[in-house]
Amino acid sequence: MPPAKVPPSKKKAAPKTYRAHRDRQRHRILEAARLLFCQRGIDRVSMAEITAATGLQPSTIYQYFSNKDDIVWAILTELFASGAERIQHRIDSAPNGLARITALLEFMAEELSTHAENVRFMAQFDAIYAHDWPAERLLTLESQINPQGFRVFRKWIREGIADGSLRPDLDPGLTMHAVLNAAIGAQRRLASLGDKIEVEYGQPVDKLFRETIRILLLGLRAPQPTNRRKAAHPPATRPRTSKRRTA
Amino acid sequence: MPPAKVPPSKKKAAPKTYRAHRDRQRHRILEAARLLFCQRGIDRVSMAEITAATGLQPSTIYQYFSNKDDIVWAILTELFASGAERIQHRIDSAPNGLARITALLEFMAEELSTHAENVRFMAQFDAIYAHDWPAERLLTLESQINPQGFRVFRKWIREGIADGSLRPDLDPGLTMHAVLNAAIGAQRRLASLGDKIEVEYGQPVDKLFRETIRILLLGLRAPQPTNRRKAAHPPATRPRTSKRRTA
DNA sequence: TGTATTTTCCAAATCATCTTTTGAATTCAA
DNA sequence: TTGAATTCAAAAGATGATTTGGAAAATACA
Repeated sequence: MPPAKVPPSKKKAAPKTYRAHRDRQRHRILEAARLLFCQRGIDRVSMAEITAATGLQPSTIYQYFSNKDDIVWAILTELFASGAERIQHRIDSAPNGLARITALLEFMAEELSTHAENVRFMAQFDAIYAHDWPAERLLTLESQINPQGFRVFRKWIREGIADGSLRPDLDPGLTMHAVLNAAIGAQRRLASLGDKIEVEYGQPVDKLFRETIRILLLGLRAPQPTNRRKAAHPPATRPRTSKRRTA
Repeated sequence: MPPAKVPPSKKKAAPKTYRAHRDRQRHRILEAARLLFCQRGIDRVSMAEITAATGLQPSTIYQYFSNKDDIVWAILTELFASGAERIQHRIDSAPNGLARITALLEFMAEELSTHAENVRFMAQFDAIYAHDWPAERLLTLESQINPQGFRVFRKWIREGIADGSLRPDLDPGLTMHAVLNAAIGAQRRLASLGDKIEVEYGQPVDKLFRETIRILLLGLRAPQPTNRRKAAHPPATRPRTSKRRTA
């Protein structure tokens, strides 16, 4: 494919101010980079390729980002921000602890179905970058989802135990993070392997992930009295994740 | 650090045959590469670095491997082979389906504790390579663990359902792979993030993973009659994974 | 409107690094 | 000693990241 340079006249229609134009350019670069990163892998993409994909010159890119890590960081920040935004109201509107956990996991399932490439980007980040970057930088990202980081989730577990929907023998902090890490790990692995999964496991990706959620929640849920409805608050404890068999 | 060349006289003691020497060299190269890959990330390591680490010249390495992918593949093959060897007898000696599953997960926990770097290598492979490599190549690897691939695991679930240790409503193929993928994903994520986990989650890595196993198995296990011992075969159904609180 | 100033952009070059090859020298077995 | 296998030093050729200096465009201001 020829380099497909943008003819110099066909810029953007109306750059009212320098500032607005700069924001648009920055966004354009990030979009091109994100696409390439998701397609070919973060470490496989060179500055020259990003350059070519945007139609800009290398030197121009350096006016916006000082190196590739900067770009990776910016993309990650945007992904977290947009994710946080989309999930926030769901969690807020969930009635209790178990429902909030369920809502979070369900959101992850949808992300996997609808934005698998972004999830794959995250997987690459975890595997390649996370180990080397300072912990504070990572915490900065998480604080976008919630100012207190993941610590809130512990509260959900406590709530769930209190209202009888979760097993009483759970250690709130430990359990929540174990479950979260398992869900995230499963989600990102599925995204990374992509359609190889169907060859390897013989199951469609999203079906597998929803089953994972189901098992995890089964493990969390308080044991129900065998076939006798004795519990006082059952309606909220039934998560609506088990679309298995229909999808 | 200076290149640390090996003085040409101090070769290996007794290169009896060309063949033996060649095997030793090959192994030496793989060891050096594996170390570098685990430390700095597969895509961050150059041939030149492997060269320097082995004390050989670039041209010599090319007599053994035709490119970096070849080295990656060889390391992966060795890791799978050694893993398969170490786990095989455990699985074989497990009395029933649930025990076999437990043994497998327990093995993964130990790998995470004792060979975290290797797990991290696998994580990188999943995130970077697996997506691009042909599926048959990946299946070749798995067949080292078991000639039938992961399909055997389905049988374990069936066994577990039959002997009453697992929930009767599980879909054997779906469930098993969902659980496996979750465990592998969790394990590799923990290995990738390493000590960042303690900052992020406030829990030591192996404790988190063992809790993950516990939750997953709780989700699989058949619901016990509430507080009344009615089940005929409970001893095998109690996994010995919950060392939490002691470690 | 027209000119000065600021900002953005490009073409090309620089400097670093990496992969792979070449041909000669060395080591080993017989 | 001979021939095969192995290694090395050096270089070729490619690709990479980043910088430089000036041209072009957008804005500000008279």
